Amino acid sequence: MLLPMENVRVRFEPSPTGSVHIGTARAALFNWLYARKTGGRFILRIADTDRERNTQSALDEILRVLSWLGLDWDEGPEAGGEFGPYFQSQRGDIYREYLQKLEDAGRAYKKDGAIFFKLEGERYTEYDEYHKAEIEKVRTEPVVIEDLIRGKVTRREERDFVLVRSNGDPGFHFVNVVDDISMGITHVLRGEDHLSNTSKHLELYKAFGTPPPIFAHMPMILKDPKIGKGKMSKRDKGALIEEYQQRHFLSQAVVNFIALLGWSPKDGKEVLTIEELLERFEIKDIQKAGARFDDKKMSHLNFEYMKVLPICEYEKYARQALTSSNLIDENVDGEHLRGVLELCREKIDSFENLPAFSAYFFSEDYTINEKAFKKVWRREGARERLSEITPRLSDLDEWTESAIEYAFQQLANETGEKPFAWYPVVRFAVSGTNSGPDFLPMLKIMGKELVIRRINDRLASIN
RNA sequence: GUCCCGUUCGUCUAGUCAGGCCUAGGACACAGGGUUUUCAUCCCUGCAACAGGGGUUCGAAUCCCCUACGGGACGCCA
Repeated sequence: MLLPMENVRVRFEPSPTGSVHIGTARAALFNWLYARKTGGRFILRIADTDRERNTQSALDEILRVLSWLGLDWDEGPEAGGEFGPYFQSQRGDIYREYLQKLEDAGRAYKKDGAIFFKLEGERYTEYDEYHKAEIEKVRTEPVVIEDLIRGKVTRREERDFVLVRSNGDPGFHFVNVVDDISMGITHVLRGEDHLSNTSKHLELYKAFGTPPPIFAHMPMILKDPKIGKGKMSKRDKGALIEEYQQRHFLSQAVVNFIALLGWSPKDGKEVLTIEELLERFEIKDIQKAGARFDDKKMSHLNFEYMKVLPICEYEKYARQALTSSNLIDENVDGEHLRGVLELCREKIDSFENLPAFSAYFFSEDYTINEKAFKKVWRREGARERLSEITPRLSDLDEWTESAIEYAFQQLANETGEKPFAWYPVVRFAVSGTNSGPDFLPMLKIMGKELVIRRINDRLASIN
């Protein structure tokens, strides 16, 4: 446990310019975990200084995603707080005040209509291979970043950078530092892509004469090697949090999954509720190397949570998934639905594939599996086997598992075979596939009428 | 191109800070077997890694150096 007197204040600073990325969500989660763990404050600050690109829907999404993940904030939009406003677009007065300090100290100057920060050191010009131009540089003293994850990182900033853009809007580095100072931020936990920005930020802290917060730079989330190289981008499958909602993933599973991207608990436990994450989370245990995204791991974790989901919750998610695939509507027979779910439960690792797995229970519009067609139906004697069993099923007075089983058993006894010999062909006839839930319970749930009808249809088809 | 960060099974990682307990542990994936007389569950088994090279040391995955490779930054985006 950490010392309470530390008075931790951490912030999450998303910009409302697009969908919430998995890396963004992880930054939110790790900051939240650290705040909750230390009894500190978790602050939500909206980085909306780029007027051109901000959208209301992006802001709405950020708030929606945070609540979906269960990350509540102590200060910020909707929550308020004494360090507001929490929208950078509304903090103009504060930025002006801080800019004045830099101007007074002779550390700001105008150029091309923008205001630049002036580094200290000898100036010279040099041809820059990257910019393909002569560029003014400054021989500055190196700064040392004390990073909780990486140790000391030494870097030198060698070019003046923009404080205020020519359109009058303050720039990222400036507002970032000013806000962290004025909001009393103690720890900055962010992505490694900011590591090279940190030297700019440290120069600013020096210029303001304010001690910097403690930094910790998390590793990047990289693409699955099968998809490509480099860091995960919005376009990659699995990169957007909203996508998981749409695919009916459980939020606890998503939280668990992103927590394991670049971090792991000392005890090796992998399936962790948010409370268990809280008990174990330590910034020091965050990995240095980039973490590769693995869709399979995501599904596996989702499955773990599906297994322990209370049945009524399970039904809720299942209804959503099945409704959005137009397989059921609110008039569905609840008992039938629950019967089907009981069969599918513990068979599928995501509600996303529940519709495909169970379509034939609800609709005539289900796919015939090609492989099963060839393997089961095209096999010698398949049609005969189906014909043999059909009258025996039709004749059943009771449609129970044991009655159905008995029908198969009797036929098997007469021919000296196992009932197993008829299962696949019947399964194929009623479901169009050779895999699925437990066979007997499945027939029972489908009901005699449907089973017989599908079998007859199959028999009647010329294929 | 310059600067910064990194490198343990296919993937996530434990172990690295305090060198011997590591013939390198777990999980996902994959493969094989078993159970459930189907099956995408479940159980068992297997496969599989310290990037390479130099040092230091009685001893190195662990410390140092070099090389290679990967990642990031270099915006009047954040």
